[in-house]
Amino acid sequence: MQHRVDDDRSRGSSSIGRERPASPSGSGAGPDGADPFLLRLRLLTGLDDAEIRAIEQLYGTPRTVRPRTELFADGEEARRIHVLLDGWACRYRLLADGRRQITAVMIPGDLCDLDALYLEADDSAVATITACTLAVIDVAGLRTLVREQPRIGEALGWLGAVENAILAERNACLGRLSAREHLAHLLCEMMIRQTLVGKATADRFALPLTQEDIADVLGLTAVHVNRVLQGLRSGGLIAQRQQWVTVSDWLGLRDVASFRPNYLHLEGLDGAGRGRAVAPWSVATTP
Amino acid sequence: MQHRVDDDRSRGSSSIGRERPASPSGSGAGPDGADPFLLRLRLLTGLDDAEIRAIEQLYGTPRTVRPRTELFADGEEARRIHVLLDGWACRYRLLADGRRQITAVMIPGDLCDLDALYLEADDSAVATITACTLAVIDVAGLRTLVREQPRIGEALGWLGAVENAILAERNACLGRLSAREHLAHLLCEMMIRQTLVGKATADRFALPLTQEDIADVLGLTAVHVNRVLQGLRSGGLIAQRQQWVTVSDWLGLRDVASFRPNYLHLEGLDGAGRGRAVAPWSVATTP
DNA sequence: CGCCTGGTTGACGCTATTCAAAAGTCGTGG
DNA sequence: CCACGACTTTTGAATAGCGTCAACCAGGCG
Repeated sequence: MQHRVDDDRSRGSSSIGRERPASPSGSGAGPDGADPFLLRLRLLTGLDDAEIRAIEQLYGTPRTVRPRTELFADGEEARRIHVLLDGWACRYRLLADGRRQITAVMIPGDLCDLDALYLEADDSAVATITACTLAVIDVAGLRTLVREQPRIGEALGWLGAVENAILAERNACLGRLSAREHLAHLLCEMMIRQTLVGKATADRFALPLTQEDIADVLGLTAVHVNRVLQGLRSGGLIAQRQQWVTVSDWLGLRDVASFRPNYLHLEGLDGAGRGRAVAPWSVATTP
Repeated sequence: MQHRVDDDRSRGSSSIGRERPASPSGSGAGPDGADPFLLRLRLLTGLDDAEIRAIEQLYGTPRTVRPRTELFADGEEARRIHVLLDGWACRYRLLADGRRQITAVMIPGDLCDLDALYLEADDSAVATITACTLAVIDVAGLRTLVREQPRIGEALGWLGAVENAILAERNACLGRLSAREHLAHLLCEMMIRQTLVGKATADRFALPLTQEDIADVLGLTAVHVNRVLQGLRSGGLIAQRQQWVTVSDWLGLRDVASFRPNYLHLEGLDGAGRGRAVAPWSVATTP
């Protein structure tokens, strides 16, 4: 029961998995050389540099994890919080009979398990999709920091509230959208989120999810995801090559999903952001 | 554009709606005479009496709202947080074409809009189902309280994390359960939550949701909910009379849903609770 | 007494699932 | 370099679950 660093139990030992090349327009960890989580905190919450640094000082030695590996499978590691610095991961629930529902897709800058700050028992699992590098924060340390600096607690509360809004949105999608609508919605969301961390160009982003992963996000089967993807492709809305998705018709895709990015709560950005171009989703609505 | 106190815009003005009698085993606001929200905080978070009282002192004059009424339809009232003291309400998202997804069913002791503490924009609406009485808390006041007493902030973070877990669970249900499984799951959850606030007997609780409401929780149509309900009834799992649901076969219902109450995060209770009998869901698992 | 909301029923159609198998893709080992 | 093995994607046909439409019933309230 030692702590392990890098093993791979979810697939055969030969599944190193295909990696995709580094980000299209970034050089690794994120813009400005800062890590994407702290950058996001600074852009979207009111935290100042000193507060950001205080959080950074809680970082333990980063951990790199192979693709398709479950994080903290042994419940004991719940005493840590993981910041996803690079790669893709997902949070999911597994039913007794093997059915899986992915409840969150995580990309650089996301917290994997904020709930560990407040809850004892962990009711969902987290696994990597690609190779990932994670910063590890000790829960006890973060708790005392929050106690000393309530503004940091507020920022974490904000993060939690946004996670909440995203979950509620996906709830609505799962319950009320058709497969086509829902898939388009997912693609819109990933396009925006990838852009925000500097990992997308104006119309392309990497999507390392398999069709089975997508199915587990959308509550469908992989077979049906395949067919619906073909529908979007043949409609000229997207194109795919390997793991890259090209959004050929953003407005069309957005309309299929009736996508509105409110629930992502990006209202700290307003086109200013960093030096990047104004996001495509901020263009005027269709007539 | 004055603030109104009690109007009813979502239905015709003649829809006072049928009220159900007071709680089966309680005398109104909740046990101990305390309100169910503060009681829940005391039982499940580590807050002491002084901290609970500090929260209570933020309560403004309570508001009573008629059934089927939208709360704070005008976005400006987001500067307040609402504690549901009595009655049923729900949080939902409305799509452009009228489709509705209920993302949370709220009963006494629940917060209607914790997210208002952290977020500016509100992306979901809240409406009453029955007549409700709400305590109103000013956001600014709560923010300063949280800043002065970080333990209160932590308790609110805990509440948010539990909401999160509940949303994730419903995500999994929406995505991966059949209609029958999901409906059984909902009934299990409501049975437990009603019991916790002293509004259920050993095997019965009031369910003022219409079949259309249930459909909007489960992501189904009212017609199909009707048929699935009949399936549960004819299988001897439940019985219904008016708004009362009798769970005739708890273990059976639990097994249909594969229900496990982890996600409700009741791990502060352990049968001790108040003077109430040990909950039925804590009995041994089936062989 | 008649209306209105909510519950019930039936026939039919569509969406997504299931099962099965073929056709890439990529990494690995000979 | 080529061939093998494990995934992943793609395709087809048959099926099941749930939605749609429409009508009818039941109870509470004015």
